[in-house]
Amino acid sequence: MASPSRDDATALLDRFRGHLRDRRLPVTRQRLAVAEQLFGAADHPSALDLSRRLRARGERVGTATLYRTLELLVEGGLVRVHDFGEGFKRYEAAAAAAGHDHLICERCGRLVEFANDRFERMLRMAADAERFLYRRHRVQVQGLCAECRGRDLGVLTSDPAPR
Amino acid sequence: MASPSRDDATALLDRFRGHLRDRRLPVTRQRLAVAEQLFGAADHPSALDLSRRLRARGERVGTATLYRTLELLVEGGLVRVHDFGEGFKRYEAAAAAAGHDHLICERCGRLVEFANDRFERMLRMAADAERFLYRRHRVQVQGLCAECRGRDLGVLTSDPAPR
DNA sequence: TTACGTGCAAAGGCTTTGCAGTCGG
DNA sequence: CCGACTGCAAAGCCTTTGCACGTAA
Repeated sequence: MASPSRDDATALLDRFRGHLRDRRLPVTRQRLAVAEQLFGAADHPSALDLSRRLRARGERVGTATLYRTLELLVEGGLVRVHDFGEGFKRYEAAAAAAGHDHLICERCGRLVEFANDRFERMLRMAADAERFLYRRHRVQVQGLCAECRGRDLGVLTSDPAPR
Repeated sequence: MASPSRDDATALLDRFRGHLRDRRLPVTRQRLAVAEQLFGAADHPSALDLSRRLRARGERVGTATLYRTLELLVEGGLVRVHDFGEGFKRYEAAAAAAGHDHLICERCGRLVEFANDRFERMLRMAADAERFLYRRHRVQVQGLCAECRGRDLGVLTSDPAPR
C-alpha cells in the first residue's frame, strides 16, 4: 500500500532523464509530465486515466505522445505494464511493482497487493528446471474480497460476472 | 506437454452438451465444432487460430458465433482464457489448464508449461491473509528459453524486444 | 412452431501510425 | 540548425453488436 513519496517520484524522474540522455533523446515537457504523473500515482492507472489526470492538472498531452512515452518508460525498465483482463493496460512504476503481486476481486474489481519474494524464488527455480533464464514474472489471484464474499454466497460456484 | 487424447476430447464434448442442456440452449453444429477443435488442440489457440483450423477442416463458423461459443465454454468452466500480452486472447481446455502455469520466452515466444500445485497452495494462503476467497490464479514467468539465452548474451540486461 | 442461433457487416474500444508543424540540445 | 518530438486524425486489431434469416427441439 506504499504510496510513493515526493522524493521517490523525483528520484525516478531523474533516472528517466538519465535514460533519455543515454539514448540521446530529448527531454521534453510532455515526457516529464507523463512520467511524473505515473511515478506519483498510488494506483495502477490506464493510459486514459493518465491522460485525464494530466488534463486536470492543465497538462495537455496527445494520445500518441502518451503511448510513446509509456513505451519509453517500459523499455527503460522504469515502468511495468499490467493487464488485468479489462481490455486495456495499466501502468505502474517498476520500483513500486517489484516485490508485490496482485489479488483481484472478480466482483468489485478491488485490487490488493501482496508480497511475493517467496514466489519469486520458487518461480526462478521452476524456470531453471526448464532451462529458462528468469527475467520477470506476473502473478494474479482472482477471487472475492472480504466484502464481496459476504455479500451474496450464491455465486461462489458459478461465474459472478455482472452482465 | 500432455496432448489431449481423442477420448478426453469426447468426454469434454459431452460435458459441453450437458452444460448446454442445463441451460436449455440448443446444441448446434457450430458450437460442437468449435468446442471439439479446442478440446483437441495441444496448444493455446487464439480465436483466429480456431477459425482458420475450422475452415481448414471444412467447418465454416462465423466470427460472432465463434466468440459467442468461446464465451459459453468459459462460462461453463470448460475453457480457460489466457492473455500473454500479444494483443489478443488464447484459449485452452480447462482440464488441460488446471495444474500448470506458463513460462514464456520473450525472444521467440516459445511457451512451456510447468506444474504449479505448490504455488497454488501458497497463493491460497496469500489470498487468505488478505481475506480474499481464492477462485483461480494466473502465473506467467517471462524470460529466455534455453536456445535464445545462448544465442546472444548482449541483451540479458536490456530489453530484447525484437522491434 | 418458436425461441434462440447464425452469419454478415458495421460498430466499438484501445492502441499505433502517418504527417505537417515545432522544439530541444 | 537538425534530428527527433508533438498533436491530430486516420488506420489497425481484436472483439462485440445489430439484424434478417435459418434451425434445433
